[in-house]
Amino acid sequence: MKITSRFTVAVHTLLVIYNFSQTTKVTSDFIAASVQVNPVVIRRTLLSLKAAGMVDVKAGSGGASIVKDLGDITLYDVYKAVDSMDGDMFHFHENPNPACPVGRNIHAVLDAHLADAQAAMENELKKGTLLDLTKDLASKQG
Amino acid sequence: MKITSRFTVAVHTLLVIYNFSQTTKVTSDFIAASVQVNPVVIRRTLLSLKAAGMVDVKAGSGGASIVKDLGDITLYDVYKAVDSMDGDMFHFHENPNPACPVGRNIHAVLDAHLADAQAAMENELKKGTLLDLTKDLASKQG
DNA sequence: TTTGTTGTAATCTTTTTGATTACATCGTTA
DNA sequence: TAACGATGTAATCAAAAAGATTACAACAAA
Repeated sequence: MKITSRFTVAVHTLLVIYNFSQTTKVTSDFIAASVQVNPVVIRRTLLSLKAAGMVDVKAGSGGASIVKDLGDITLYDVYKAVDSMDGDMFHFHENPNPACPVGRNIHAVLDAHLADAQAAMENELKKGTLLDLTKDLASKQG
Repeated sequence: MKITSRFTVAVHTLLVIYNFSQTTKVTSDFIAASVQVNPVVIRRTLLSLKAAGMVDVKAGSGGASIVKDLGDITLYDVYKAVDSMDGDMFHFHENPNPACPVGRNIHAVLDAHLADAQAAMENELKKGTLLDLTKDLASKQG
């Protein structure tokens, strides 16, 4: 009943690239060492972030860089980029009985509420940008 | 990355009890037939709902009934009653590297945002009561 | 005491996530 | 152009979680 760690891994990945790409070649191994997951997990994350137009990854020579203004990337954008999921956060039981008046209408009465709840969560994620996070990070480091 | 179907099953269960307990003995088998899941799943759901003070279940003779005003039960209450989860909706990667300035602070900069997002979702669920759902249901049936 | 039901444990299957291995391919550079 | 260090990507594995299912003791009422 959880949202994948892919999301927090992706945010972590972006922050590592931002923090080190000026001074170091930021490879999947380098990022993996900070996040402490398998490098292949990072490569897959980078593929998603690249597809979303947030980073550039150099095949062959290696190294990732950020290609979109961090002020234009919200947490929601990252979330959507890496956490595909079919769109619905709530998992509905599959086969309510259509022969029962409750089973027949349970979707009709619940779906809107579930969608609203999910939208509320997503809207909250839209409020914070990656740029905000880098500022927070800088202040913690300072 | 999903929220368990336990939640929708529980809402469905409460609505079935509400709709039929006047005219029928509502057993776990009866509810299971409407939700179309295994009766044991319903019994576990009923145990959670009973623990939350929403229903009464008669051991032995059988049958469930609602013991709390449906206007005082929000979707959030049901959600909390049946979806234990340790409290956090987001799954954070376990071991960010403390030797890295990003890994060391990633929790500090992200946790508040994740908590806010979860709270936004939960607050939305607090807006609708089970009584509202029964009214919606009645209008669909009518 | 028989019957129908709940409470609850145990097991199994499926699904999902992430770890891991493997390797072809690509860019750079020596 | 050969060697080297990376990435892209597939395939496999293992662990975790959710439900389904089986089983049965306890219980309440007829």
